[in-house]
Amino acid sequence: MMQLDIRIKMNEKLYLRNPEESALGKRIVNRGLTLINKLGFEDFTFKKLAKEIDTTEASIYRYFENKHRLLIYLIAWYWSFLEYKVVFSINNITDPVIKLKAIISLLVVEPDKKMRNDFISEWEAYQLVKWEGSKAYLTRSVTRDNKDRLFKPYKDLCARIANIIKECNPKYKFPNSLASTMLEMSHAQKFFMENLPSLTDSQKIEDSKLTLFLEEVIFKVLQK
Amino acid sequence: MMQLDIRIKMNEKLYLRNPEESALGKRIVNRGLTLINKLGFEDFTFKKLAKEIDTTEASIYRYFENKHRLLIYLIAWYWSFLEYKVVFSINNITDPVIKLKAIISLLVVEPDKKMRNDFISEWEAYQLVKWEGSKAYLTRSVTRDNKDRLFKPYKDLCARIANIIKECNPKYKFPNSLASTMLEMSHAQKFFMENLPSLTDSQKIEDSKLTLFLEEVIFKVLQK
DNA sequence: GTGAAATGATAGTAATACTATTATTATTTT
DNA sequence: AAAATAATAATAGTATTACTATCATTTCAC
Repeated sequence: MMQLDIRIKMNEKLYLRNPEESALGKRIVNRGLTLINKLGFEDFTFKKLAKEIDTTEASIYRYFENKHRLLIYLIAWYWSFLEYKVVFSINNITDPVIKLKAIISLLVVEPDKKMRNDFISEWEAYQLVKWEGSKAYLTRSVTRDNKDRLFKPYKDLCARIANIIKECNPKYKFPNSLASTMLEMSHAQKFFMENLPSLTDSQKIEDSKLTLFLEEVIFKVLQK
Repeated sequence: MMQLDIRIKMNEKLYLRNPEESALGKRIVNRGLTLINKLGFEDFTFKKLAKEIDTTEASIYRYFENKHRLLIYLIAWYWSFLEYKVVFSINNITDPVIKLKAIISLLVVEPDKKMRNDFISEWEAYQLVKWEGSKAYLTRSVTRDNKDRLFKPYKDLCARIANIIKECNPKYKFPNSLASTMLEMSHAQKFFMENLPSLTDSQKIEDSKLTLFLEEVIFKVLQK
């Protein structure tokens, strides 16, 4: 797949000051992602990040209200970016089955570690979603955050996949649930493979098996 | 289903002092569960719990190393308890399809709010798993915690379901992944229904739809 | 070159996540 | 019933977290 040079428009409620508009902001996002991945979200603090990028805690707080908002920002970026990739990769494909296969492949195959898109590393964002993705919404502030449309990128992607599912089988009753299952499971099963392998059927970490598993689930369910 | 009066044997690594063996220990677990559900895990602290049950922080720390261990304890209890319910409810059933349907129903239908089993409220444990379940393993200490067998109850249940899946279709290649998908999705979809409904296909919160969705996924996948 | 905006430096607060010490109760043993 | 033991309460203390506030300095836009 060719390199996409995409600028993703982020929801303004995600930040206090747009991090894309300054060198410091970009460093906060970029290195913040790296540091969350390194320490885990629980142990990550703005103070540690400040030290890492040689600035002050107070400066970071001018960009993001708190570390949870930074997390949502990064995860929203990932889902937006993935939607672009999806749109791009299914362009010109008419068969919805092939479209879904292309999407599954985008979900399962880890992005190239070296590739740097925009100011965020796609590979790092993928790791983040795998490890911390559900922490974005598993909080008491879901409803509020949802009203602020912070989860819009995820919901948009889900809706897009649901539409392709409907193309496959217009009579299928649960296209949205199947789409969210697909999104959730690709990351969860990957996490299990790598960390709790007895919950899966892959001794070795094999994307091919996960792909097969997901394809089977989706297409058997959609069989008429 | 008749009331089960079960005593669940908990892994000793989950606690420093067995909370079942004292009145204070039971209060920590019991009211801790309530308080986590009330505040959300992030805002829950041992200090707040101490105030709630009229004891001191230090006393709680004698039972649990930290709040994450208490979370794992509660979640492990839930999965162990659910396995008992599963074993009980599929007893005397020979048809694996009926067995799986029974399990799906146990996963989807919320337990009775009033019923108090042992010293832990089953309904509250169910809410906890729905909101905080994945936080038990989505940490940098997964591998360590897994070595200490803290996730054994979850893995045991998954393995048991996988075996029934194999009974249904001995040739199916991914029984464990399908089982963990079933466990994860029943709670995730419920959470979505209640908090991010556009990710699902239920406007109203309907267990019947979720049941149908899950049954369809499982049985279509297992069709020969 | 001036003014505005962004950043840095520094400080401070309340809460969190613990650990330690000693005193006081309960419980068990003899 | 007294002594020994164990559990809990009371209290204090530390380092870190999650912020907020103030003011000086640098950078940038016009």
